Amino acid sequence: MENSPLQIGNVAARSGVSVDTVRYYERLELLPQASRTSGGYRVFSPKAIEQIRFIKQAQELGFSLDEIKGLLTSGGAEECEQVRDLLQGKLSEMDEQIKKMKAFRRILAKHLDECDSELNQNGQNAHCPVLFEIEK
Amino acid sequence: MENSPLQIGNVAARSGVSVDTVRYYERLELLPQASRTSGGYRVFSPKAIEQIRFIKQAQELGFSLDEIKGLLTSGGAEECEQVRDLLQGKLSEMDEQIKKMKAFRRILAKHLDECDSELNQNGQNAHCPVLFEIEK
DNA sequence: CTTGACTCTGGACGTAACTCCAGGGTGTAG
DNA sequence: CTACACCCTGGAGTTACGTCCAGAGTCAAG
Repeated sequence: MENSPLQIGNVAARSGVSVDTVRYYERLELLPQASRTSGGYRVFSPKAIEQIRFIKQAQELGFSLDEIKGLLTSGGAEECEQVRDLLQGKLSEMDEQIKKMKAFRRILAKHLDECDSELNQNGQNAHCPVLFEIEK
Repeated sequence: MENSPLQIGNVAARSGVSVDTVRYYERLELLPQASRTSGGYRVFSPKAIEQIRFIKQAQELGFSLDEIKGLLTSGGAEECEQVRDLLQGKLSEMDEQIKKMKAFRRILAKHLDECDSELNQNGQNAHCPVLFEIEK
Protein backbone atom coordinates (compact mmCIF):
# COMPACT_ATOMS: atom_id res chain seq x y z
CA MET A 1 0.00 0.00 0.00
CA GLU A 2 1.15 3.48 -0.75
CA ASN A 3 -0.97 4.69 2.09
CA SER A 4 1.68 4.77 4.80
CA PRO A 5 0.88 7.32 7.48
CA LEU A 6 2.40 10.73 6.82
CA GLN A 7 5.10 11.01 9.41
CA ILE A 8 7.14 13.92 10.56
CA GLY A 9 10.25 13.50 8.42
CA ASN A 10 8.12 13.37 5.35
CA VAL A 11 6.12 16.43 6.30
CA ALA A 12 9.32 18.28 7.07
CA ALA A 13 10.93 17.39 3.75
CA ARG A 14 7.88 18.30 1.73
CA SER A 15 7.41 21.63 3.38
CA GLY A 16 11.07 22.54 3.44
CA VAL A 17 11.69 22.75 7.16
CA SER A 18 13.39 20.50 9.71
CA VAL A 19 11.61 17.93 11.86
CA ASP A 20 12.62 19.99 14.85
CA THR A 21 10.83 22.95 13.36
CA VAL A 22 7.68 20.93 12.81
CA ARG A 23 7.69 19.83 16.45
CA TYR A 24 8.44 23.41 17.46
CA TYR A 25 5.46 24.71 15.50
CA GLU A 26 3.26 22.09 17.08
CA ARG A 27 4.36 23.19 20.53
CA LEU A 28 3.56 26.80 19.64
CA GLU A 29 0.16 25.69 18.41
CA LEU A 30 0.82 26.83 14.90
CA LEU A 31 -0.09 23.32 13.88
CA PRO A 32 -2.85 21.24 15.46
CA GLN A 33 -1.69 18.50 17.81
CA ALA A 34 -0.95 15.60 15.49
CA SER A 35 -2.57 12.28 16.34
CA ARG A 36 -0.29 9.39 17.20
CA THR A 37 0.31 5.81 16.19
CA SER A 38 0.24 3.17 18.90
CA GLY A 39 3.99 3.55 19.08
CA GLY A 40 3.78 7.27 19.73
CA TYR A 41 4.73 8.50 16.26
CA ARG A 42 2.99 11.63 15.06
CA VAL A 43 0.63 11.20 12.12
CA PHE A 44 -0.08 14.22 9.96
CA SER A 45 -2.69 15.08 7.41
CA PRO A 46 -1.50 16.57 4.11
CA LYS A 47 -3.06 19.85 5.21
CA ALA A 48 -0.17 20.22 7.63
CA ILE A 49 2.21 20.64 4.72
CA GLU A 50 0.13 23.42 3.24
CA GLN A 51 -0.11 25.06 6.59
CA ILE A 52 3.63 25.06 7.12
CA ARG A 53 4.13 26.55 3.67
CA PHE A 54 1.65 29.24 4.53
CA ILE A 55 3.51 29.97 7.71
CA LYS A 56 6.79 30.26 5.85
CA GLN A 57 5.26 32.51 3.24
CA ALA A 58 3.79 34.85 5.79
CA GLN A 59 7.03 34.81 7.72
CA GLU A 60 9.03 35.94 4.71
CA LEU A 61 6.78 38.93 4.53
CA GLY A 62 7.52 40.00 8.04
CA PHE A 63 4.82 38.37 10.11
CA SER A 64 6.01 36.98 13.43
CA LEU A 65 5.00 33.49 14.44
CA ASP A 66 2.73 35.06 16.98
CA GLU A 67 0.91 37.10 14.38
CA ILE A 68 0.67 34.10 12.10
CA LYS A 69 -0.95 32.20 14.92
CA GLY A 70 -3.53 34.96 14.95
CA LEU A 71 -4.12 34.45 11.24
CA LEU A 72 -4.52 30.71 11.59
CA THR A 73 -6.93 30.48 14.49
CA SER A 74 -9.89 31.80 12.57
CA GLY A 75 -13.17 30.34 13.68
CA GLY A 76 -16.32 32.25 14.53
CA ALA A 77 -17.44 35.82 13.96
CA GLU A 78 -15.43 37.27 16.80
CA GLU A 79 -12.20 35.81 15.48
CA CYS A 80 -13.10 36.97 12.03
CA GLU A 81 -13.13 40.57 13.13
CA GLN A 82 -9.89 40.03 14.95
CA VAL A 83 -8.28 38.60 11.83
CA ARG A 84 -9.66 41.46 9.80
CA ASP A 85 -8.02 43.96 12.12
CA LEU A 86 -4.75 42.12 11.97
CA LEU A 87 -4.82 42.10 8.20
CA GLN A 88 -5.87 45.71 8.00
CA GLY A 89 -2.98 46.71 10.23
CA LYS A 90 -0.51 44.66 8.31
CA LEU A 91 -1.71 46.08 5.03
CA SER A 92 -1.04 49.67 5.99
CA GLU A 93 2.24 48.60 7.50
CA MET A 94 3.15 46.98 4.23
CA ASP A 95 2.16 50.03 2.21
CA GLU A 96 4.28 52.15 4.52
CA GLN A 97 7.18 49.77 4.17
CA ILE A 98 6.90 49.60 0.40
CA LYS A 99 7.02 53.37 0.21
CA LYS A 100 10.12 53.54 2.41
CA MET A 101 11.79 50.81 0.45
CA LYS A 102 11.20 52.62 -2.79
CA ALA A 103 12.74 55.77 -1.38
CA PHE A 104 15.75 53.96 0.03
CA ARG A 105 16.03 52.05 -3.21
CA ARG A 106 16.45 55.31 -5.03
CA ILE A 107 19.09 56.45 -2.57
CA LEU A 108 21.04 53.24 -2.90
CA ALA A 109 20.74 53.28 -6.68
CA LYS A 110 22.13 56.79 -6.73
CA HIS A 111 25.07 55.77 -4.55
CA LEU A 112 25.61 52.84 -6.79
CA ASP A 113 25.87 55.15 -9.77
CA GLU A 114 28.28 57.42 -7.96
CA CYS A 115 30.27 54.39 -6.98
CA ASP A 116 30.47 53.26 -10.56
CA SER A 117 31.46 56.53 -12.11
CA GLU A 118 33.94 57.12 -9.32
CA LEU A 119 35.52 53.81 -10.20
CA ASN A 120 35.52 54.62 -13.89
CA GLN A 121 37.07 58.00 -13.46
CA ASN A 122 39.38 57.71 -10.52
CA GLY A 123 40.14 54.04 -10.71
CA GLN A 124 42.62 53.20 -8.02
CA ASN A 125 42.11 56.14 -5.72
CA ALA A 126 38.34 56.21 -5.89
CA HIS A 127 36.63 56.64 -2.54
CA CYS A 128 33.01 55.76 -2.03
CA PRO A 129 30.62 58.57 -1.21
CA VAL A 130 28.27 56.30 0.64
CA LEU A 131 26.63 57.49 3.84
CA PHE A 132 27.05 61.23 3.20
CA GLU A 133 23.88 63.14 2.43
CA ILE A 134 21.87 60.02 3.10
CA GLU A 135 20.17 61.82 5.93
CA LYS A 136 16.73 62.90 4.70
CA MET B 1 30.76 78.12 26.47
CA GLU B 2 28.27 75.96 24.64
CA ASN B 3 31.11 73.81 23.47
CA SER B 4 30.89 71.09 26.04
CA PRO B 5 32.14 67.77 24.70
CA LEU B 6 29.41 65.67 23.14
CA GLN B 7 29.02 62.80 25.51
CA ILE B 8 27.23 59.51 25.19
CA GLY B 9 23.90 60.35 26.80
CA ASN B 10 23.55 63.30 24.53
CA VAL B 11 24.37 61.34 21.43
CA ALA B 12 21.97 58.62 22.47
CA ALA B 13 19.12 61.06 23.07
CA ARG B 14 19.66 62.89 19.81
CA SER B 15 19.77 59.76 17.73
CA GLY B 16 16.94 58.02 19.48
CA VAL B 17 18.74 55.03 20.95
CA SER B 18 19.95 54.08 24.43
CA VAL B 19 23.45 54.70 25.73
CA ASP B 20 23.85 50.96 25.92
CA THR B 21 23.08 50.73 22.26
CA VAL B 22 25.68 53.36 21.42
CA ARG B 23 28.33 51.44 23.33
CA TYR B 24 27.12 48.25 21.70
CA TYR B 25 27.51 49.76 18.24
CA GLU B 26 30.97 50.94 19.10
CA ARG B 27 31.93 47.44 20.18
CA LEU B 28 30.64 46.10 16.88
CA GLU B 29 32.65 48.75 15.06
CA LEU B 30 29.60 50.33 13.57
CA LEU B 31 30.88 53.53 15.08
CA PRO B 32 34.53 54.56 15.24
CA GLN B 33 36.18 54.22 18.63
CA ALA B 34 35.31 57.45 20.37
CA SER B 35 38.18 59.39 21.85
CA ARG B 36 38.20 59.85 25.61
CA THR B 37 38.48 62.62 28.16
CA SER B 38 41.16 62.33 30.80
CA GLY B 39 38.52 60.79 33.02
CA GLY B 40 37.70 58.09 30.52
CA TYR B 41 34.44 59.54 29.20
CA ARG B 42 33.76 59.01 25.51
CA VAL B 43 33.74 62.11 23.34
CA PHE B 44 31.78 62.01 20.11
CA SER B 45 31.69 64.12 17.00
CA PRO B 46 28.28 65.19 15.69
CA LYS B 47 28.84 62.85 12.78
CA ALA B 48 28.19 59.99 15.16
CA ILE B 49 24.58 61.06 15.49
CA GLU B 50 24.08 61.03 11.74
CA GLN B 51 25.72 57.69 11.53
CA ILE B 52 23.46 56.13 14.13
CA ARG B 53 20.43 57.52 12.33
CA PHE B 54 21.70 56.00 9.13
CA ILE B 55 22.11 52.67 10.85
CA LYS B 56 18.59 52.81 12.18
CA GLN B 57 17.21 53.75 8.80
CA ALA B 58 18.97 50.91 7.04
CA GLN B 59 17.92 48.54 9.78
CA GLU B 60 14.25 49.34 9.32
CA LEU B 61 14.64 48.29 5.74
CA GLY B 62 15.93 44.89 6.61
CA PHE B 63 19.68 45.29 6.63
CA SER B 64 21.42 43.42 9.42
CA LEU B 65 24.02 45.21 11.50
CA ASP B 66 26.62 43.14 9.76
CA GLU B 67 25.52 44.29 6.35
CA ILE B 68 25.35 47.87 7.54
CA LYS B 69 28.91 47.55 8.72
CA GLY B 70 29.73 46.64 5.14
CA LEU B 71 28.01 49.79 3.96
CA LEU B 72 29.84 51.99 6.41
CA THR B 73 33.43 50.89 5.97
CA SER B 74 33.84 52.50 2.61
CA GLY B 75 37.33 53.69 1.93
CA GLY B 76 39.37 52.94 -1.16
CA ALA B 77 38.56 51.48 -4.54
CA GLU B 78 38.45 47.89 -3.34
CA GLU B 79 35.86 48.67 -0.71
CA CYS B 80 33.92 50.69 -3.22
CA GLU B 81 33.39 47.67 -5.41
CA GLN B 82 32.46 45.66 -2.38
CA VAL B 83 29.89 48.22 -1.37
CA ARG B 84 28.58 48.30 -4.89
CA ASP B 85 28.03 44.57 -4.85
CA LEU B 86 26.29 44.74 -1.53
CA LEU B 87 23.98 47.45 -2.78
CA GLN B 88 23.34 45.66 -6.04
CA GLY B 89 22.40 42.51 -4.16
CA LYS B 90 20.16 44.35 -1.79
CA LEU B 91 18.44 46.15 -4.60
CA SER B 92 17.36 42.98 -6.37
CA GLU B 93 16.41 41.52 -3.04
CA MET B 94 14.24 44.54 -2.39
CA ASP B 95 12.62 44.34 -5.81
CA GLU B 96 11.90 40.69 -5.20
CA GLN B 97 10.46 41.47 -1.80
CA ILE B 98 8.31 44.29 -3.08
CA LYS B 99 6.85 42.00 -5.71
CA LYS B 100 6.06 39.34 -3.14
CA MET B 101 4.55 41.86 -0.81
CA LYS B 102 2.29 43.18 -3.51
CA ALA B 103 1.10 39.68 -4.28
CA PHE B 104 0.51 38.82 -0.64
CA ARG B 105 -1.13 42.17 -0.19
CA ARG B 106 -3.66 41.26 -2.83
CA ILE B 107 -4.29 37.92 -1.17
CA LEU B 108 -4.81 39.50 2.21
CA ALA B 109 -7.02 42.22 0.78
CA LYS B 110 -9.19 39.58 -0.84
CA HIS B 111 -9.50 37.70 2.41
CA LEU B 112 -10.34 40.91 4.11
CA ASP B 113 -13.19 41.45 1.68
CA GLU B 114 -14.47 37.94 2.19
CA CYS B 115 -14.21 38.49 5.89
CA ASP B 116 -16.27 41.63 5.67
CA SER B 117 -19.04 40.31 3.48
CA GLU B 118 -19.16 37.15 5.55
CA LEU B 119 -19.72 39.31 8.58
CA ASN B 120 -22.37 41.39 6.83
CA GLN B 121 -24.30 38.42 5.55
CA ASN B 122 -23.91 35.77 8.19
CA GLY B 123 -23.32 37.98 11.18
CA GLN B 124 -23.08 35.79 14.20
CA ASN B 125 -22.18 32.51 12.57
CA ALA B 126 -19.69 33.86 10.10
CA HIS B 127 -16.52 31.83 9.77
CA CYS B 128 -13.39 33.25 8.28
CA PRO B 129 -12.11 31.72 5.08
CA VAL B 130 -8.55 32.67 5.76
CA LEU B 131 -5.73 30.28 4.88
CA PHE B 132 -7.70 28.20 2.34
CA GLU B 133 -6.58 28.67 -1.26
CA ILE B 134 -3.74 30.87 -0.09
CA GLU B 135 -1.32 28.36 -1.49
CA LYS B 136 0.03 29.76 -4.77
C1' DC C 1 33.76 68.93 50.25
C1' DT C 2 29.42 66.91 49.38
C1' DT C 3 25.67 65.93 46.34
C1' DG C 4 23.61 64.35 42.25
C1' DA C 5 23.71 63.47 37.51
C1' DC C 6 26.36 61.28 34.48
C1' DT C 7 29.80 57.77 32.86
C1' DC C 8 32.83 53.52 33.01
C1' DT C 9 33.46 48.12 32.56
C1' DG C 10 32.31 43.33 32.33
C1' DG C 11 29.05 40.25 32.32
C1' DA C 12 24.40 38.37 32.94
C1' DC C 13 19.76 38.38 31.07
C1' DG C 14 15.90 38.66 27.51
C1' DT C 15 13.35 37.48 23.13
C1' DA C 16 12.50 35.24 18.64
C1' DA C 17 13.04 31.44 16.12
C1' DC C 18 15.17 27.90 15.76
C1' DT C 19 18.84 23.79 16.26
C1' DC C 20 21.17 20.14 18.53
C1' DC C 21 21.73 16.45 21.77
C1' DA C 22 21.41 12.33 24.83
C1' DG C 23 19.21 8.47 25.89
C1' DG C 24 15.80 5.64 24.53
C1' DG C 25 11.76 3.45 21.67
C1' DT C 26 9.64 1.83 16.85
C1' DG C 27 9.25 -0.57 12.63
C1' DT C 28 10.65 -3.19 8.81
C1' DA C 29 13.87 -5.74 5.73
C1' DG C 30 16.90 -9.60 5.55
C1' DC D 1 16.96 -11.77 15.76
C1' DT D 2 19.77 -8.08 14.15
C1' DA D 3 20.43 -3.98 11.59
C1' DC D 4 19.30 0.35 10.54
C1' DA D 5 16.54 4.26 9.58
C1' DC D 6 13.29 6.70 11.75
C1' DC D 7 10.81 8.58 15.79
C1' DC D 8 10.15 10.19 20.89
C1' DT D 9 11.04 13.74 25.00
C1' DG D 10 13.12 17.31 27.67
C1' DG D 11 16.31 20.44 27.88
C1' DA D 12 20.49 22.95 26.55
C1' DG D 13 22.68 25.81 23.01
C1' DT D 14 22.76 29.43 19.16
C1' DT D 15 22.38 33.95 16.72
C1' DA D 16 20.93 38.72 16.42
C1' DC D 17 20.08 42.62 18.80
C1' DG D 18 19.84 44.57 22.38
C1' DT D 19 18.90 45.73 27.78
C1' DC D 20 20.07 45.66 32.64
C1' DC D 21 23.01 45.63 36.53
C1' DA D 22 26.64 46.12 40.16
C1' DG D 23 30.31 48.43 41.71
C1' DA D 24 33.10 52.16 40.90
C1' DG D 25 34.81 56.65 38.92
C1' DT D 26 33.97 61.73 37.01
C1' DC D 27 32.49 66.30 37.14
C1' DA D 28 29.98 70.64 37.86
C1' DA D 29 27.23 73.23 41.15
C1' DG D 30 26.54 74.87 45.70
